[in-house]
Amino acid sequence: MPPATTRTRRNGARTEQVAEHLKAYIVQKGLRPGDRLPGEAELIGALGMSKGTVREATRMLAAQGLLRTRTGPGGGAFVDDVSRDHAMAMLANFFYFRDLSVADLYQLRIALEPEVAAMMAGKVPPASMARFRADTRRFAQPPQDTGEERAQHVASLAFHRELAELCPNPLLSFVVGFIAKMLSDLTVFRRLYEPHSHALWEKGHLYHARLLDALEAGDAEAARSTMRAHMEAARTLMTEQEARVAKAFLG
Amino acid sequence: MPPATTRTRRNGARTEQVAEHLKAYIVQKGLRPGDRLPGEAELIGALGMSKGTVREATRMLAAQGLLRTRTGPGGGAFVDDVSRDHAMAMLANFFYFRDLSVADLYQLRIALEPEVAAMMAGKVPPASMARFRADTRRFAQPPQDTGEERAQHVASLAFHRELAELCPNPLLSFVVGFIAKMLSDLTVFRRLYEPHSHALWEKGHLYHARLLDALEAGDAEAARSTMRAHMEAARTLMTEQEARVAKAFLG
DNA sequence: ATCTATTTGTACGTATGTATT
DNA sequence: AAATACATACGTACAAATAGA
Repeated sequence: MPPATTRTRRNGARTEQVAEHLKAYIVQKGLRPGDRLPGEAELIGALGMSKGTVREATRMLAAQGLLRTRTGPGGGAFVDDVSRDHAMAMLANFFYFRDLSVADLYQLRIALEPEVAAMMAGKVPPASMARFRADTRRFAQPPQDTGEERAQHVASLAFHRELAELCPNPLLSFVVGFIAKMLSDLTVFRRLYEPHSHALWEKGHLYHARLLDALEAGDAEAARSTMRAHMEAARTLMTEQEARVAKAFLG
Repeated sequence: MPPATTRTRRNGARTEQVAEHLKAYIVQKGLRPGDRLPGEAELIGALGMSKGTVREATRMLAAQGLLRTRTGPGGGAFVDDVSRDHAMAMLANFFYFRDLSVADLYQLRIALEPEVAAMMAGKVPPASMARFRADTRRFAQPPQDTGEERAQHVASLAFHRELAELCPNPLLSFVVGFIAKMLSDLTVFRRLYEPHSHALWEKGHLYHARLLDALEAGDAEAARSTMRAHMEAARTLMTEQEARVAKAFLG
C-alpha cells in the first residue's frame, strides 16, 4: 500500500514495472502465503510483455523471498512468506561493506538480551528447557583444545539464538537471533575467541546455569540481571579481540 | 553446457547456480562497490549458459541490492553496496505476514534509544543540532487538526531516525531507524495516533527539548534518562491503541 | 507404471534502447 | 552526428518437472 518506494530508474523499466505490479497485486488482493498468482501466459497476455520480461520479474521477487515457483500442472508462482533465514541473509548483505565490530554487536546484546530473558522467565517450554540443560551439562568441562573451545562458543550462541526464537516479540526475536548468527559466523570463519580464555569459559558456564534456574523458576528480574551480567562479562572479555565482522555472504 | 550439467536439478537450478557463482566471484576477488563484473557475453562464454539465464541471475542479485547494471559503452554489471533503504524494505517484507504490534516496537525503542542518546551526547554536529532545534520550535504549538497532529508525529519520528543515523554503531543505527520507519509508515497509512491526545503532544515536546539540551551539553546520563522517560511515556500513551503494523511492501 | 497435459525452465536469434566516444 | 558497446526486450522452440488419468 505505501507508495512502493519507487526506484525510478530508467534502466530496466519494463521488468521492474512488472515486479511492482505483482507486488501491488499481492497487497491489493490480500493474498496470503501459498496463494497462487496468475501464470506466465496470463501475465504475458494481461500486461502485454514478453515471456522473458515476465520471468525476470518473477525471479526478482523470488530472489527477495516473496515468491516461490513450481513447475507442472497446478504449478505457477505462489506467494511465500519471507523466511527468517532469508531475511537474515539480506541483512548480512547490508553489513557486508560496513564495518561492524564485535563491540557494536555486544552493545546491542547488552541492551536486548536481558529483555528477552525477563520476557521468557517461566515461559520456556519444558522440551526446550530440557535441551538447554543437556547442552549446558555437555560443556561442564573446560575445553581441551581450540576445536572444542570453538564448538562451545558456537553452542552457547545457539542457545541464545534458540531462546530468542521462543520470544513472542518478533522483532526482538529477530534482532537477537541475527546478532547471534553474526557472532557465530565470526567464530567459524575467523579465529575469533582464539586466544584461549579460561575465564571466559568459567563465567559463561556459570551464567548459563544460573540463567536457566531463573528462567525455570519464573523469576523475571533474576533472569534479566543474570543475563545482563553475563553479557557485560562477555563483552569485557571480547573487546580485547577487536575483530571485525567476517565477510560472509550467506544468500 | 556439455559436461558441466549438474546432476542435482532442482527448480531454477541453472539461474541460481549462476547467481551463486557471481556472489562467490565478488567475495573471492574482494570486489568493492563500483567494481565491474564480467559482462553478459563473457559470462555466457565462461559459464556456458544462455543469455537469458545469465540475465536472470544478474537481475536476482540486482533485486537483492548487490548489483547495479548500466547500459552503454563501459557499461555492465557493477557491485553495489546494499542501501539502507533497500535493507529496510527487505526487512519490512519479512514482517509483512508477521504480527508486529506497536507494543513490540516500543519494547525495542525503550531498550535501544536511550543507548543512542547516551552515545550521541556531545557528538551531534552543529548543523544537525540546528535543524533539530528548528523542528522542535516549529511544533511548539499544540496541533490544530488531525492533519497537523499527524505531521507532528511524523516529524518526531524523523528526528529519532536522523539521530539514529548519526550513531556510529551501524547495527544500532539501522535497527532504531527501522523502527522509526515502521512507526512512521503506520502513522501515514493507518489511523494510528488518531484519538487526539493533548498529553502526548505536551510530553513529547517537553522531552524533545530536554533531550536536545542534554545532547548539546554532552551529558550522556541525562540524555539517556530523558530518552528513557520519553519512550516510556510514549509507550504508555500508545499501548492503548493496540494497532497492528500495516501491511506495507516497500521493495 | 506409463502416458498425457500443464506449466515453468532454458536456449537462442534478433531487434531495440541507451550511453559513451 | 555517427559509430560503438553494452544492456534490454521480444518470440519461438524445446527441455524438464509434476499431477492426474
